[in-house]
Amino acid sequence: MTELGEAAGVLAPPRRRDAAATRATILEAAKTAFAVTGYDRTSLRDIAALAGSDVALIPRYFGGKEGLFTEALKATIAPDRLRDWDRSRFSRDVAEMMAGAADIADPRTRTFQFLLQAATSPTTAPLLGQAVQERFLAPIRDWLGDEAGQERARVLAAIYIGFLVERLIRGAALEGAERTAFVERVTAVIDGVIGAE
Amino acid sequence: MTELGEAAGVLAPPRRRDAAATRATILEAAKTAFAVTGYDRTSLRDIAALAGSDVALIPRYFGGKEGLFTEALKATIAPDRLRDWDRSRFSRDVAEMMAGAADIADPRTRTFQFLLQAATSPTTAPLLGQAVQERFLAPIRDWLGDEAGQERARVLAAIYIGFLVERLIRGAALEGAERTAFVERVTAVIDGVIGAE
DNA sequence: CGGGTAAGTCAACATGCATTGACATAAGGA
DNA sequence: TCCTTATGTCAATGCATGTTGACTTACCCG
Repeated sequence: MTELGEAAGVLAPPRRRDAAATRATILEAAKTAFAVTGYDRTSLRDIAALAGSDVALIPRYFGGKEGLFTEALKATIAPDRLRDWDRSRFSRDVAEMMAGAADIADPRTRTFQFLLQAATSPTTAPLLGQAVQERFLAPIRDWLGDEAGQERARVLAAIYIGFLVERLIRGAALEGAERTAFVERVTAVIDGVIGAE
Repeated sequence: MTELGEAAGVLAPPRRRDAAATRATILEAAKTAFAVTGYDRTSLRDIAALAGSDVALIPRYFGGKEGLFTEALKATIAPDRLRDWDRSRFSRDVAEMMAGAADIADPRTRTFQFLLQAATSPTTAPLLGQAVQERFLAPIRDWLGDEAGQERARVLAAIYIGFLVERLIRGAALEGAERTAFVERVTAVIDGVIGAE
């Protein structure tokens, strides 16, 4: 795997012979590798090299490649809390972000790619759906306010995802007049959903 | 591969020893298989079995697995013309569809899964982006009218994609009050973009 | 009708993969 | 310090895959 670079053991903490630490290191490496290369194109050897560990530890600690993947998926889905977004700025911030280019170095981009990969697999899609419900839709609904229905969070999430995908396949950032028009329209669409004025 | 069933040679036409026909059959099988299982999880033996052909023909006819994939991708992207959608009904039709369940038997669902798979791969994403521009954004822009900017088509496409993904990870159809509210809101959002009243 | 060529079949190969088990070694308490 | 156990290392195995080449056979033109 050239896409992850050849750096090995970057994530490894100084302590040696610590099972919990190496486990965590491997899991972190797996999250990155799976996000960039996807499940099948990522070999356990790649992950082990990135983590600076040995391949044989992975089947032992995670029960196999699939176990590692599902655990990485769960760990990825659980965010470090939704940011306290300013409601009046939220839509414009999102619109500006979507008008830019997808940065593969941004861990959020990798996370999203990871989740999108999971969405396309029939086996992981249900797991993802349940997790999205718990960790994503519920917080958004709370953020939107008690009067908001489940459907409102759903619509917002869908639109958000759609723009992320569009940015992904677009590749480059928007420029000039198209950018300003795009930002305006995206802002309007999101405001229409979250009910800001 | 169990997911595609064990039926072999279903797509095969009666004529034998016809290179063009077998090539087309293999390509059709590849489009299906790639959409359902993704690039890596689909083996050439699976495709050959589905097409009722021999594995060795694929490297010979398509130059390898990658060649087959890109050709299947191009063939998938090119639709048999956009339908002449009724502008006044478009948003509601889409909303109703999105509220339903994703049907894997529907070839459009498979096509979308295929494209989504392609979007997550760094190698195929640019190819997909260019194709989406030509075959998708341009027609939508024409449909929206000359006064509409490129960004309007882009936003519509993004929202459309987002709802498709949401439906995919949701799995089941929406029911009851949430469904009606969802349909209403989706209709409003789309109308806001396409400018219908 | 017969031969030449295209089309299909089959077996084999090289490769990369996940996984397993045996072995070495560091860590920490008695 | 020594012994036990957890932890890391290494080599080997079995399997599935893409690809190649040699072989067989159907088709078609003369």
